[in-house]
Amino acid sequence: MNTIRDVAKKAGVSVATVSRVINKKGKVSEKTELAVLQAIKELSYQPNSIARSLSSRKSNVVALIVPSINNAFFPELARAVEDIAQLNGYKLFLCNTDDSREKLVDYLNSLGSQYVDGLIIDSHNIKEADLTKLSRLGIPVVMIDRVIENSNYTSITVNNRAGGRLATEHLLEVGCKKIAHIQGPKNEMNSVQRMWGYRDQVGKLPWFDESWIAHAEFSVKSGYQATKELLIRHQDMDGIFASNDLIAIGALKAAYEWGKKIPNELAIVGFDGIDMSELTVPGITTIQQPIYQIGELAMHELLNQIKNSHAKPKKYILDIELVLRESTMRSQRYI
Amino acid sequence: MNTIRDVAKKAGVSVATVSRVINKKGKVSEKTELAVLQAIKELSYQPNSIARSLSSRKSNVVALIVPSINNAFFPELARAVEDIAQLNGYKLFLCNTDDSREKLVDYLNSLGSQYVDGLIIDSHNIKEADLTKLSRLGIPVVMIDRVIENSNYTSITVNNRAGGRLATEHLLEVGCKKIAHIQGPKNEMNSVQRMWGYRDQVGKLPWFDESWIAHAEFSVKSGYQATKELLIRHQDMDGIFASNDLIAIGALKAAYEWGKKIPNELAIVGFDGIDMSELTVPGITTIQQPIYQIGELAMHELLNQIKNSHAKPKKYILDIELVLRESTMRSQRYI
DNA sequence: TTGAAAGCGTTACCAG
DNA sequence: CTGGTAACGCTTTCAA
Repeated sequence: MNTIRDVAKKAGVSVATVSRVINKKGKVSEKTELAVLQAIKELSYQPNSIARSLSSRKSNVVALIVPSINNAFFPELARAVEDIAQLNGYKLFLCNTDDSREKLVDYLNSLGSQYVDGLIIDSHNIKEADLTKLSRLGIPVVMIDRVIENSNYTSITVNNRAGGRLATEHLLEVGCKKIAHIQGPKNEMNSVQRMWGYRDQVGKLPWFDESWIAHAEFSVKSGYQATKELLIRHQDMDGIFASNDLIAIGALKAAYEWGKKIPNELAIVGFDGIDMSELTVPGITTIQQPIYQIGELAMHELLNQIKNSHAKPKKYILDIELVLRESTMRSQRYI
Repeated sequence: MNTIRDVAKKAGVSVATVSRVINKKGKVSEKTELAVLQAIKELSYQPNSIARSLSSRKSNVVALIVPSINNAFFPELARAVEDIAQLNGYKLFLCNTDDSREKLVDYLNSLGSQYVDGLIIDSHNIKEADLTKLSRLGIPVVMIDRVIENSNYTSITVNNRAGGRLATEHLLEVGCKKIAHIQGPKNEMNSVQRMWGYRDQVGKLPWFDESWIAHAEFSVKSGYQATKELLIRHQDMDGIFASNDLIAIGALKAAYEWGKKIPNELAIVGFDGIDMSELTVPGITTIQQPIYQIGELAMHELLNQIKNSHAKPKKYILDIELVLRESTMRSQRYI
């Protein structure tokens, strides 16, 4: 591999000049610039990014930390972040923590010792102290989706509780009388908020008690199991608000096996609006998050902080909306 | 941030000694080792990986290049690679090329200038010349899933043609008379091979002609559209072999909207065996690839090459198998 | 406009 | 066993 020295020699200039040409910094006469460019081409020289990082303390790499890569929500998000990163000349380091605090810390440490230029973090395992540490290292951070409340960092999320209310309200409107909820992980703010949204709507109704709330992971399989439990427990259940779309997909399957007709005997609403929610049979009514927009905004905010280290932290709470599909489209008489 | 020098000073030794302790290389007396360890702890010192890479020309990072992150096959694969990487003290750099040659080249270049210790590549855009270049840089490579034939590098794949045959044969066995195929991208070896497997079974039958082969991307939406076309074109179609599971999921939706009963009026077989194939309604019969095993093996082979640069390249062709689910489980009288 | 040289934080060789 | 020091390949002052 050729180094900057080889280029300098070939072009008959100093390494400093070559560096200037490469980085378009400082004054270089047109003539020498051409000579350098020529030498670079002839040697098919590629600057060594490691050396560059070491000396400049920046890497043009940002990292996105997600809790899972098997949940379609995150790939869709990653896509957005990657698009914007690439447009701005940044590479993306995609880190999958598997919802484990240990893996998260591992990544944080190793990213901290690598001059990543910024971090977008989606994890409920993150702690204030982690952020402080990153901040001391001078690494800007944007938190998305699962954010620490009241912390002084830029964050982007949606109003999960309002979403939960909206979902449940919709089920009531299409005529459901007994609505269950399948809650996501209990230790995650998002699913807790969605659950509260559900409670806001049905918590006071005479039939409601805790047995109408089942628990699941954010996965199809887990949603399937939780639905089976609910079906056994409540023969008269005619609506389910699932904490996310994956759970809703599992609910679809369980209901089908049980012989419940959707939506007339059982209506289902999901949350997130991943691509798949539109493509199941039947399509799933869901609370749509602006997934792409979240990723886009996150990356823009991060770039902003990278360029201007004194940028003020901002809190974004983006709007969600109900997307109507077959899983709740009951025939006229029900409405 | 503290450096190795700070540690050396605090422990009252030279940086060389600290380095020895950190890397467990060379002889260090127990006493000094303890002192160094102590200093490291007190300063909560973290070696700078960039500096380390620059000086040692290795990074303990391997990269996995995938064509897409929205197709569940790849996250499932990535999971396996990551597991093994982590067990061996390697970090994983996940690169998404979006099936674009340009992005691939981009990644290859930037990885080439970063001392990644190895590469697992899943891309039909890769060329022999790219591999030669990497090899000159001393970066070991393992190709998976979409491999260059006759090239002298380690590769792992499955027998796609045999899979195509198996799928189609199964449809014939459950009584299908007119079987269509939805082929994946024409420029990809995998989908072409699967298509040939289909042809091996039905190519000679009297009813067959090219109109029984539709074309699609490897996505649910695209599979949905292709199925709609087929339904219009062939009223008497009673079986579909889809080039992958995503396409099959789309076919399910299209058939449902069209009013075709699955499996009795239309039986469907997919390919890959992603988790989702089990969880749709109905479950999808599919040709199961050993996804986890592919990723596991790829990472092991890579580690092998990293450790022993003269390891001989190996060609693996792993077995696939038919997994029977509801989408082809016709009632007895049909069989 | 250009070049020399001092870092950046490690590793690893060579002496002692 | 331990320390001094020259790399690793680049960026960035400081002088000229």
